[in-house]
Amino acid sequence: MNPFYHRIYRVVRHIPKGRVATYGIIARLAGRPGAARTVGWALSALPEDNDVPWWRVINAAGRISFSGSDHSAVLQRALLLREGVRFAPGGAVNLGTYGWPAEAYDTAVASHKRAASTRRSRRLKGLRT
DNA sequence: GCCATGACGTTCC
DNA sequence: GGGAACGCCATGG
Repeated sequence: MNPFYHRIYRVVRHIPKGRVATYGIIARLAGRPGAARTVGWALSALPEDNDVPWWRVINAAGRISFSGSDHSAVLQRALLLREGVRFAPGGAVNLGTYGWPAEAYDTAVASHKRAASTRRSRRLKGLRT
């Protein structure tokens, strides 16, 4: 397995219980700023018997990106709720409160960033349709 | 080796 | 606040 993946997993393991981190932050801490997509790849490649708290990794909008109807997304929400992470009415996590490391997040820009992920979902939706 | 794709992000309009 | 374009890195065809 590539060392990048190992670094990513190592960083994810450092996320404390009850906290969440974004793909971008993970990529940055793993030494590859901008490689947020690769983080998603690494997590999707996780074996079943892993000790990586993948559910603590979410996107910059504070939401669970992949297929909201997918069972994995439901599981993720359940695991986070079990750890005390609350979801806002819109279904997003307040990164200013639960983000890790906390100083890396700015609630002001978070609301602006959430719009970014809408394009991909729309594009994917269009291609798959 | 080029092209398309994806659990994403930042910037510009 | 919402939408579109571009960038990023690794993988699979």
